[in-house]
Amino acid sequence: MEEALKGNFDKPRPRCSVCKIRSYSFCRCLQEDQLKIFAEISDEKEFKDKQTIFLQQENSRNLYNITKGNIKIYKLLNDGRIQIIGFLYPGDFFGSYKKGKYNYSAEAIGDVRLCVFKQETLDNYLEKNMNLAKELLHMTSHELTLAQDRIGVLGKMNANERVAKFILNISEQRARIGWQNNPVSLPMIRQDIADYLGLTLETVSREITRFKTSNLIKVMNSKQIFIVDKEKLATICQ
Amino acid sequence: MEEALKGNFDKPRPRCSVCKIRSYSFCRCLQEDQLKIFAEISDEKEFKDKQTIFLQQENSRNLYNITKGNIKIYKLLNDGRIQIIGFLYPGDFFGSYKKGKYNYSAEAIGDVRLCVFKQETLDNYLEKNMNLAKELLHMTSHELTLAQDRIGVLGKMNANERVAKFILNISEQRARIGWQNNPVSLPMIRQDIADYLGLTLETVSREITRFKTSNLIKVMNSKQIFIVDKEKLATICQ
DNA sequence: TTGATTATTTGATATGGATCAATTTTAATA
DNA sequence: TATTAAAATTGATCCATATCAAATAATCAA
Repeated sequence: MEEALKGNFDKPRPRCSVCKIRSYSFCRCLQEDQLKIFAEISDEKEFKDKQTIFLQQENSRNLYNITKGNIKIYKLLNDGRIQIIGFLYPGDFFGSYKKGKYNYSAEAIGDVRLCVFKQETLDNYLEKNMNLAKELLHMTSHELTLAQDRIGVLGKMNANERVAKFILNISEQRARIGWQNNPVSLPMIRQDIADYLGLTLETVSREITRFKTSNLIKVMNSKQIFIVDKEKLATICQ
Repeated sequence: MEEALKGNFDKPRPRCSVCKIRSYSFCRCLQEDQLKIFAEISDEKEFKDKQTIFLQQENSRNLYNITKGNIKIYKLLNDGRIQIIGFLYPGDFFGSYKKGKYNYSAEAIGDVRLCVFKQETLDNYLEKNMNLAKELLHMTSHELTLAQDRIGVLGKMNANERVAKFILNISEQRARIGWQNNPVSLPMIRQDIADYLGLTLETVSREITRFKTSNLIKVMNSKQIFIVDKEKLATICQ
């Protein structure tokens, strides 16, 4: 209705045309005239804090693109141990573009808005648009390098280095999408950070305290970290 | 020359047409007539045990496809710590299809034969062949799920589980490409297994001994493991 | 074949981070 | 605003795996 008030009576712009995060997303390669179609082959859906988007054992049907908020993707071992594979932010995509089972579960952290693509629909569109196929390939490849970086962190780094790396990474991510990156806001709780870094929440808390007492960071509140000495933090984790 | 003896005087079949591992590789989607071109846009290259294929800090120019032997890709921290990201086998590809730096170093384990693709050449060919682009996308996506599985292993599993998982994984991989998978041959040394699993070589050795004494495996020799009780081994790692 | 090098196993000890437990802080709800 | 629940911090202790060290086994080169 705001659109109408601005005078756009006859032609409301398609959702994708007014999307704020498109330039960070795989759909950034689309031309203005393609956006209309793209808006039609996808649905927008909202989720609330802690709501499950899908579970690992479900048949994979959709690919999702985050337009607002944060989500976590995680794996559960059968004895209840949890490993958070990644925290995802606006512009990131997740789910699967091939039939089968999802490789992880996905859950909202805070309020979230997602674009939902049905696999077949997206696949058909991909067939007609090499640019989009390539963009997806490049972004998937980028995801792979991030996952490989995480293998390095989990395989060889100690608690101190892991937490330092985490704080820097999340700050970098914020900068990349043009958000305030210092102080950096941590949308997730300590337990989630621990499950992400392969540590316990106690260890994460202790390491943050260590950084605080050695004046590398300031803890404004538990979810708001001000980076005082980025250089030193960076040398800790190489 | 064997070709000639068989009577193919005028038309030696292109390298790709006689490739033994094509059905496990991303080029499996190519038609017979496309293989000739594909053989022309790639080079075959050989490497010897412990030879470096490329280093992490180098400018990335090539994508590689393994046609024979094993390679390891690894990351080095600046204090000399090493993390092996993956062991790759015939049919696997590695390197990069975009300009920048490689994300890891790559080294031959034993004698290796590789197909080398220059980025621009492959990219140009991709442009004309949607099938290949999609196949690359799907295989990259598969690599990503494997990397995410490894994040789960390194983040949450103990030494016992990691080694069990390793033995099973390598056995599965052998089965997939139609090789003998029991006893399974381990081309890499204990130190490499340790650097792959985020453990020390002593711990790896001890866990293998534990599996041996509890009759889950038989160690024919240090590089040849016979799996006695696959079921039990599987229950250990979930 | 033999000595030298490299890889593997096994043992003894140390330690980083887990676990268990209590307290404090923050957020949610009546 | 008070009450309860959830999250985070801090402390004490324990244990799985690292580290250090030595012995054995396998591989390589002369």
